[in-house]
Amino acid sequence: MTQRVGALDDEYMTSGRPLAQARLLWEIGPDGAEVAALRARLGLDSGYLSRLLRTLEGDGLVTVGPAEQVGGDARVRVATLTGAGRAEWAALDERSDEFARSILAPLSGQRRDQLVAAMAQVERLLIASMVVVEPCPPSDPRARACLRAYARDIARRFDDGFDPALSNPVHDEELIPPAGVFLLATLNSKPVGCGAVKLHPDAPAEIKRVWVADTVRGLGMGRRILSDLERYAAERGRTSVRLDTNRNLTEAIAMYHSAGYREIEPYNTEHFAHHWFEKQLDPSPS
Amino acid sequence: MTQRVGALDDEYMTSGRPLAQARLLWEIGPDGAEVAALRARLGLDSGYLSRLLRTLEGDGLVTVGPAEQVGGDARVRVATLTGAGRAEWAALDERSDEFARSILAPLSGQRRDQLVAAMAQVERLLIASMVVVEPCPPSDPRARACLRAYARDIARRFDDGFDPALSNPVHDEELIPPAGVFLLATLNSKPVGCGAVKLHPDAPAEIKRVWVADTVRGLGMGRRILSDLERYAAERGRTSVRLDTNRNLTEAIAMYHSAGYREIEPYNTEHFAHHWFEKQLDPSPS
DNA sequence: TCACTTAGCTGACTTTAGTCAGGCATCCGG
DNA sequence: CCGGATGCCTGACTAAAGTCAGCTAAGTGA
Repeated sequence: MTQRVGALDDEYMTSGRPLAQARLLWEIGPDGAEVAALRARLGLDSGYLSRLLRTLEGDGLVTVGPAEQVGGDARVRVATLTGAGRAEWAALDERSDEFARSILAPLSGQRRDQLVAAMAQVERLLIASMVVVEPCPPSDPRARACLRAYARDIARRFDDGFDPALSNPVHDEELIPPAGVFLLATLNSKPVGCGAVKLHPDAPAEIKRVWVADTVRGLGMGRRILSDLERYAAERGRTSVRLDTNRNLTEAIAMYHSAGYREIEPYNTEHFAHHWFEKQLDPSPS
Repeated sequence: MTQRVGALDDEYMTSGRPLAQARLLWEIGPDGAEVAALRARLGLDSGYLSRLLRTLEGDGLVTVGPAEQVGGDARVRVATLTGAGRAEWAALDERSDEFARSILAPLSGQRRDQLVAAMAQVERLLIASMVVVEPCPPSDPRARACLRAYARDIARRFDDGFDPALSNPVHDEELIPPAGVFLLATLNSKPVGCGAVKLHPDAPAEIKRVWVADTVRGLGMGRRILSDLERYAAERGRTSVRLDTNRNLTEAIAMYHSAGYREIEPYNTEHFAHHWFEKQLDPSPS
C-alpha cells in the first residue's frame, strides 16, 4: 500500500511535539529545504518561522546553514535534518502509515481496495480543481516551457515527427491581446497546460497549441482550456472558432467532437494537419 | 447538491470567530445538544467547554438551561441556539457550502459528479471502518434492540412472516461465554448489527442471529461479523461451524457461499429454514 | 442515611500560535 | 556605488487553546 491515506493532520499523531513544529519538521523532510520555500508552503510569518527553526535547532533536530550552491544568493538559508531529526521524521511517517493501517484494518480486502481507489480519485479531482487557467504572455518562461513540451509531445506522436519549419508559424504578438490570447494552466504555480486563440479580423477565431501535461491528463483539463478559449473569443464578438489537428491525436479529436465541433473542409495548408474542425459559439451574455 | 463536501475545517471559514467557538456553535446545531454530548463529540475539557459556552452565552448566541425532560437528571444541561445563534449557524453552513462550490466550480459537470460520488464512497467506507464489533451480553438493551430489529426484518421477508414460537429458541445463557458469544456492532456506540455463535460440546459450532442495519448495509459488515464469529469458535478449538437460513434471504445465502460455506443436509428441524450450511475452520494460530 | 460518584462550573495557570516593528546583511538596477 | 528591495533574524506583544485543582448540587448504592 503505497498510497498515503491520511495526511499529517491531527495533533494526536505528532508525538507530543506541537503541531506547528511537527508540520515544519515534516516539510523540511530528509532532503532539506530552503527557508523561503518552507515559509511559502506552510504560509507562516517570517519571524514565526525563524523562531520555530531556532526551537528545532535547539532540540538538535535541524541545522540551518547557508545554501551550498556556489554563486547563489548568500542570504538564503537551507534547513537540513540532523540524524535525530531524520529519526523523528521517520517516526512521523510511521505514525501516519499506522493511522492509515488503523483505518484499513477493519475493512475486507475488497473494501480496502475500494477505499484506496476512491481516495485516489478524490485526490486527483481535487488536484484538477486546484488548477488555475489564466492569460499569460507567450514570452513568459512558463509559457515557453509548455510550448517546448507541446512540440516534444507532438513530435513523438506524429508519423514523421514534427518540424516547426514546415508548420504554419504562430507569432507571439498574435497571442497577445487584443490580437489573441495565450492561456496558461498552473498547479501550485507550476505549468501543467496551455492553449491559445488568434482573433482574425474577418475570419473565425483560430485555436492553437492546446496542450496538457501527463500529470493532469484525464481530468478534463483540455476541455476546460478549450472552453476558456472559446469564451474569450465569444466575449470579443466572435461567432465561431476553428482549428486543425493531426490524425494521430485521437483523444483530442474525440474531445473536439464531444465539445460540439464538426469537421469541415481544410481552411489552411498546414503541413501536419489531417482534420479541420469548426464550432459555432453562443453569443456572450455580457 | 446536497452532499456536504468540506467539513467545517479551517479558520478561514469561521467568520472572525475563534475556531473552537465556531466548532462548538456548529455542533450545538439548530436542535440544541446536551453539554455532556458536546464534550464527548468535541473531545474538550469540562472546564474549557463550560467557559466556551459562557462566551457564546455572553454574545447572545446560546442559552444553556436544564433539560426539558421530566424525571431526567436535573444536573444535565442543554445548550440551545438563540435566534442570533441560529443565524450565525446558518452563516457557517452557507460558508461551508460556498467552500464546496468553490471546489466544484472549476470542474465540468461530469467530473463534478465523479468527485461527489467518490467522496460519498470514501465517507461510506470510512464509516464502515469506524464500526466496532465486540462481545456484549445478549441482555444489554442495545443487543435487545438489535434482536428486535432482526425479528422485524425477517418477519417482513419470510413468506409467511416470522413467529418466534414456531422457531427453535435461543436462550441468553447459550450466548454467554463459555457457552457461546453474542457480538454487537456499534457505530459511535449506536448498535448497527449483531451476530451470535453457540459452542456445542460435541457438535459443530452454530451461528445465529446475524443482522446488519440498513444504514450500513453493503459495506461488508455481515461478512465481518461472520468472520469474527468464526474466529471466536476457532480460537476455542472448534473445527467447523454451521448455520441455517431462509430461502428468501438471498444476499445472506450469497455471502455464505462466497465466505466458503457449502450447503449440507438439514441438521435440525428449524421451521423457517430451507438451507443449511457448513464451513471447515482453519485451526487458530494461538 | 451516609459515603461516594457524576455533571457542570469557576479561578488560576501554561502552552501554542501568531503578529508587528525593527535590524542587519546581501543583492540588484541605474 | 548608492538607494531601495529582499531574506532572515530578534524582541515584544497578544489571542486562542487547553490544563488543573477544587467547588457545588444532584444522583446512587448499600
